[in-house]
Amino acid sequence: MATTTVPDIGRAARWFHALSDETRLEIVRLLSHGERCVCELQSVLDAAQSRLSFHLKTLKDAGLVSDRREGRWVYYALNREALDEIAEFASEVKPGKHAGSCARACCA
Amino acid sequence: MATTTVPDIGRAARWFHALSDETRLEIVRLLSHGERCVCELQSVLDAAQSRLSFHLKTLKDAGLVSDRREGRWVYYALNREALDEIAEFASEVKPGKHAGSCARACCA
DNA sequence: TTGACTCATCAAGATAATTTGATACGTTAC
DNA sequence: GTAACGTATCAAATTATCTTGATGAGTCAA
Repeated sequence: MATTTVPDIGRAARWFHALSDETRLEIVRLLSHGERCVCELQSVLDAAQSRLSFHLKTLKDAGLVSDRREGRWVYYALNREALDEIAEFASEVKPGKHAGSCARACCA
Repeated sequence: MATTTVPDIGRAARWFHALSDETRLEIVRLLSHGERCVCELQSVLDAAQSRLSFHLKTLKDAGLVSDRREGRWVYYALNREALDEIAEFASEVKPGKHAGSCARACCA
């Protein structure tokens, strides 16, 4: 069962930071079609290998992707749970959810 | 009608960047209870005024919040549409959505 | 074992984001 | 008017992030 309140702020900040870069969003978009090896991402994105590796590590550290080695290739895949939690965060935080229950407290 | 494909990458990156900071996430969390004036955010977050103003501007520039002046106070509120689109992005990109349709293309 | 291949890591430089303190602007009360 | 208040903006210093090129580590084939 997923957490139903707003998740740990630090964790959420790390997710969003991981998604705050266009290259990483492109990676995420590619991975949404299924797992991919680094070499394929590299050729599709036309990015230097070390640069790609840096971004993949960022995504991995944030828990958004996982990797799996197969021979000399490493395959990356999206983490469904993280994406779920992100979607949940967005709808959890949406105005209206708590509306009315908490009036403003100052500047009267 | 919301876009149903992955939205403009640059726009999404700006959203996520706006959400990638803990202070801004706290602001968002507070705003999820309803609109708030700067002074209240300031007292709750115990943040320097210019710092808060900077973060509010970041959120506003990303389209996540809007502001409204009332006398000498300025009230900030969350933008429902943006939050919707973010949630949509997260579920749109989730693995499984396209799974099967696109096999990997290299490293066979 | 050697060499080629895939990927990760490191160090250095370039760029961008954040914090702070000072100042400016609009509004209201006197 | 003037003063006080709430907020935004600016410049400077600090800190974090990104890119690049070089090197290292694991895997495979000959």
